[in-house]
Amino acid sequence: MREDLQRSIATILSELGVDVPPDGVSLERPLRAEHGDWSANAALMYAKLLGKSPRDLAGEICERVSGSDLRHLERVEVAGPGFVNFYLSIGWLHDVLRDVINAGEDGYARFDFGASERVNLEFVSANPTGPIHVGNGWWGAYGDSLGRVMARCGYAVHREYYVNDTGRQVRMLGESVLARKSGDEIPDDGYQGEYVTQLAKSYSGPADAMVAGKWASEMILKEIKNTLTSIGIEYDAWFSQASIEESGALNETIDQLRAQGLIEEKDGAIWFLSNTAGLGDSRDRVLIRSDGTPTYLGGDLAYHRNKFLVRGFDRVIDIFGADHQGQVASLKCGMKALGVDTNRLEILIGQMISLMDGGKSGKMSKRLGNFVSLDELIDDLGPDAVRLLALMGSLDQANTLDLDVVRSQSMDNPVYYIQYAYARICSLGRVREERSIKRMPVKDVDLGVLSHPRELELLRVLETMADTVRDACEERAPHKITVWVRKLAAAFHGFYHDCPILSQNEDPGDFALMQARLWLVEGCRIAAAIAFSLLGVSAPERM
RNA sequence: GCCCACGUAGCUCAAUUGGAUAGAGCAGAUGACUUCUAAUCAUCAGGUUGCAGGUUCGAGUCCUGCCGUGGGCGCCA
Repeated sequence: MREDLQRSIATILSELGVDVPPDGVSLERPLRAEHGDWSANAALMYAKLLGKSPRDLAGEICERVSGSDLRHLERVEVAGPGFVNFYLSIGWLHDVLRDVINAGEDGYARFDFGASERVNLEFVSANPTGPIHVGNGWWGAYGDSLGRVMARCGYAVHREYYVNDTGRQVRMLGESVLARKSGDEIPDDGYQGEYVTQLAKSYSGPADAMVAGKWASEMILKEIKNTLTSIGIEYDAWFSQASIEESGALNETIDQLRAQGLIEEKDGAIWFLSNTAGLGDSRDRVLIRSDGTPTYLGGDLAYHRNKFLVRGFDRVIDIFGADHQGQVASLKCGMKALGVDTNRLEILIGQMISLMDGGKSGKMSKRLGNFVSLDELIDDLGPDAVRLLALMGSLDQANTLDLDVVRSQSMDNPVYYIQYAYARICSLGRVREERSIKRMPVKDVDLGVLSHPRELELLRVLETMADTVRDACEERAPHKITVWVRKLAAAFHGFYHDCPILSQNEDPGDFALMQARLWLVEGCRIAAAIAFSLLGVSAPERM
């Protein structure tokens, strides 16, 4: 329907001499019902170009569209400063429901505009020096969900966790474990959390900080995997930083940069002239220290070069916490210097999640061990609630999580609201079976009897689903699915409350209405199931 | 000091990427179960979108300057 209207407007505009952009004219769903089902602002956009007043142009468009025989189109009006508003018969909504049912859970709101583009999606990548914290879970849920959404839109998504399994922090971890084991003081930069003590108890290897550190980080990584798995976050690859450094990839990267005169040795260290050479960085960066060990940036450049140039991904999306945003400029400079189109490197920055516990907010530190781990939160709230909470807002909104509020609300959490809608749908199915009520094939059912305000409201929400999935993908904003599914649940609960579905009356009219409502319910079930799967939230059949 | 974000109802967050009268949930007030699950529904109340300018038919959204908050400015990661 949308496409029909867009095409129709585009044709009229081009007849009037406007170069219509390839992605079509803009068409929106007005917020207010009296502004129609669809609204076009083309007259406002092109009036100046054509030397006409917006309202005159709108009138002209209006007249020409009215003359066409678009399906479901009831009337067209000019409104406000020059909007063209389209009013449709409710039949178009019934068509939407039929589409949902025919396409089903697998096919509806599925796209192929991703065109199998190979996307490397990196997220979380927290150092395995301790349990992951709530912020990691937030960005993890976001990244995982984004991957699901992009996969549904036709991208070939490869999810990756970059494991920092080498370097100074691993050594510090090892020293901390050894200190706990021997009863010594933990070093100043060491890790003081309780988990270090636990690790020390079961460590039986040599008293070598690097060996102990590697062992400990492997143990911790296992726990991290368990934690992430428990909220439905899965990876295709756990990519080892050590493997990058050992493979010589860093040297290849440096050679490639050196060939362009972007490398300089100074004070025994190897520098990337990301600022001096005019690449736009705020300063030059060390890639290899004077002691011969690579810096984090050195490894990360080699890693990203590997993603683009060795493994040949078409697109790389990284989700970093705000505490890593200092890395962004350097990484982009590096990729540009290596010949990568930096439009293909998207770095999304997740703002920090601050926690309030017992009415006070404290700074969390992995080093001091005084942070709330993701595990604890999952134990408190359950995996679904954590996932949904994490996907409530956008990535660039700094979140405050008041643990007291979240805990006290746990029985009144948004997740139950949407899952309850699903459980009610499933319950209807069970009752229908019990009462031996048949559901006729949808092709034999007249959906046109759905005209109750609650039914129409619900259909209107269903109608926006496919666009919501597409927007969530294009804007890298999976939380839009959350916003949408809450609307769906609200519309469903209202419908359920006001419209009896399993009428026991044998009157033929009621039977027809019951059949149509049963299919409306099924359409909601399909849509909710899709949304839940994109969000990584379970769809309980009873609660 | 410089760089990057963010600032929307008492609280937590949305807002069709520039659209028409800024929306939900929680918290507050009041009502609705003898029916398919009340973990629900309905009504009320709550706002100068941090402040001041600018751009245009139109700004929470874009530009400039302040103010506030967070993050970054290592041969840490």
